[in-house]
Amino acid sequence: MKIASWNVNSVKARLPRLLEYLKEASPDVLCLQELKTVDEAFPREDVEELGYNIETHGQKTYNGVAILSKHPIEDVMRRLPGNDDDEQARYIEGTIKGVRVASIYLPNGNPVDTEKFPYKLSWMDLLIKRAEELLTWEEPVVLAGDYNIIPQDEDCYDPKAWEGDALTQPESRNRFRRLLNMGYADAYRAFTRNVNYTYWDYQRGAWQKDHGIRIDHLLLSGEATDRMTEVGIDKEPRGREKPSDHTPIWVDLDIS
DNA sequence: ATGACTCGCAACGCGAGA
Repeated sequence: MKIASWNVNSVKARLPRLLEYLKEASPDVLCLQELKTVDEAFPREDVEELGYNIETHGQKTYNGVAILSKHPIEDVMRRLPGNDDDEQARYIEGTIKGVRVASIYLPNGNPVDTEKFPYKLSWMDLLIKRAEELLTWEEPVVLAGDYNIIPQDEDCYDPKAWEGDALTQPESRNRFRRLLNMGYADAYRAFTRNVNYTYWDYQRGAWQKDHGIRIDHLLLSGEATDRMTEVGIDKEPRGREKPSDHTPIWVDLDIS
């Protein structure tokens, strides 16, 4: 079962890219981030025509996450527990063929000297709590999404350029590492030493110069890691016309 | 040239993204 994650930076602006990715890569599950639209305006028919079920958690203008799946999506949960009053749509979770899958759009947190940074850290604390709960289920879990975290210096083209940024702050990295230490595997880093990025800025020719960063991650519980057969980053979508600034990352799990 | 961004919006410049 192929599970992918992609920050599309507006599902409406990216609809041609999204549809061609679903046709070409044909993932069983695709977690989307940054829909930038309300649930009612999600282009459901186009996606359903390709054989996908859809669960969204959108909002106007900003954020918004979704899970697309060829198989039924059960027991859907929107928002992180403890975040009931938060109007920012950044989390959705559901079960697909016994695999608990979350689509995550973690707050960026910049600039760090504003309230945005503590918001990021407290959001991560709630994610850590939820991730701990999910481990007690003793089932395959895939926490997929845009974490807005550069885990290590090797995950960006120029560590100096990112000093002082919310994506590399010790407080952000330490919380990401707590997810790993409790038992989740960073699927890409755990299974390849390749240097590869998932995001390239629209500005300054970042894509052409490969000035990227690795901030989209698939975190797998032990039960999911045991079933993992392949992991990859699909770079093609980033090089196309009117692309997202992110590109999809995916894993293949051996699920009967 | 050493380089040039892209979304959404009761828009026509601004906030946000990373």
